[in-house]
Amino acid sequence: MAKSPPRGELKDLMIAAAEEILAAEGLKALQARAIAAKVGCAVGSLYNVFGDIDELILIANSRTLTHLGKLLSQAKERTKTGTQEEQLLALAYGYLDFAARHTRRWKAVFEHVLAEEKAVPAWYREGQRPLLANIASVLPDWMTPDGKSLMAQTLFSAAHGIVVLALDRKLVDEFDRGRTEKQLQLLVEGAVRSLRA
Amino acid sequence: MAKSPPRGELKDLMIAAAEEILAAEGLKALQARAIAAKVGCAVGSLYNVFGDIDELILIANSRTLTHLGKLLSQAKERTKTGTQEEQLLALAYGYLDFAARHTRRWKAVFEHVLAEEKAVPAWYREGQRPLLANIASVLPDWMTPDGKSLMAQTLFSAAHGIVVLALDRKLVDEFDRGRTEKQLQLLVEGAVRSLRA
DNA sequence: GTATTATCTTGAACGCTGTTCAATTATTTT
DNA sequence: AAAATAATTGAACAGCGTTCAAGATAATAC
Repeated sequence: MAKSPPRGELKDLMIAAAEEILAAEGLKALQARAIAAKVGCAVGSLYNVFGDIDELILIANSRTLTHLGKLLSQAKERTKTGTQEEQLLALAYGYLDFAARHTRRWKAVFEHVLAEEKAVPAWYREGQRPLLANIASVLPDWMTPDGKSLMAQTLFSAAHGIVVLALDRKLVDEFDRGRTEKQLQLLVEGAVRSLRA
Repeated sequence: MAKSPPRGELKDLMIAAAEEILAAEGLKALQARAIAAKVGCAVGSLYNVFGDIDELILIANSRTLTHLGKLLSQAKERTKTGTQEEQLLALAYGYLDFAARHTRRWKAVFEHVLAEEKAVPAWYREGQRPLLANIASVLPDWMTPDGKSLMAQTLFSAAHGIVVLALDRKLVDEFDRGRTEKQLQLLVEGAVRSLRA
């Protein structure tokens, strides 16, 4: 085992190691001993820093969502002058692109399930508010805040479902990006038509 | 431990035990020793019947999907004389209803992830074809088979995403059925408008 | 009815997991 | 330099899926 890492930065090192493992091998490989081996410390040290493995996973997943949020924000910025449909489509494609590029990290966010009795921490849910805000900010001004919120959640959820089932290959034989893009187009098309009415 | 079960029916007993455990305690509780205890046999017997635990889980999940398919089929039948929007909405509500009623069994279907190298068996994917067929059969006749297929997959995926994220409470504080129904309504509304154009 | 063969069943044991905690080492304070 | 505090360690524990030699049971042969 390598030399001890500099003091006080164990937490950051562990989070970085967790992200590397997630990206390279997926959620199942994100194990206590794997983290310890990667940062060069004892397994027990993990529990001096985090309450349990779930806490570390939640932090890593939260970072993934933050990363995704930034990319979506950029996609929105890039289409600032476009039509509403173009903006919504850019967000949807951005989501698909992220999921396809960082599949393992992105899957980990939804694969990880807390025990039923454990509640999702508030700070975690808070972290994904920007995702919905991105969508809501594209919706027309005549809508009420509640209406925007409902619509944003609907669009996000629907797009997520399309991307999830496409990448999981449970419904289809293999992931077909072009086909998935068509599906997102269908979704956005319908939404825009509804908004105009 | 109780007396040995009648011979030759071990497989069925184990599947039944698996479904009971899924319904009562969720996927995480579906463990080799739990099954053995419930049917009153040794742990090893499980591996005389199934190759591994994944196989049993896939079978149990497949049954859940079959059950869901039947309910959706009934929902479609019940609205046979209604408008297209009514039919699609009945299917969507039926899906939500099933997920809300049989949450743990339904969640197990999507929580369970095979190791990356393991392929989803063909018979498993085959089992969910009826789900999509239900939707496709409601779509207008002027659409091509490919168009129907794409649209059906899109609607199913989108509705699934809406239901999943609502019941997982990752996006929102608590599950609000009325709100979720409104979201499904928005989705179907948009789809129908697109179909008319 | 007995001997032989084939099949099914068993549960201890293996390697893996997350987690704990007394003992050790390192750091800070006096 | 000594005492007090804090951080780190890794063997040990219970639980997981899985294996497999041994034993129990059923089927077949004579």
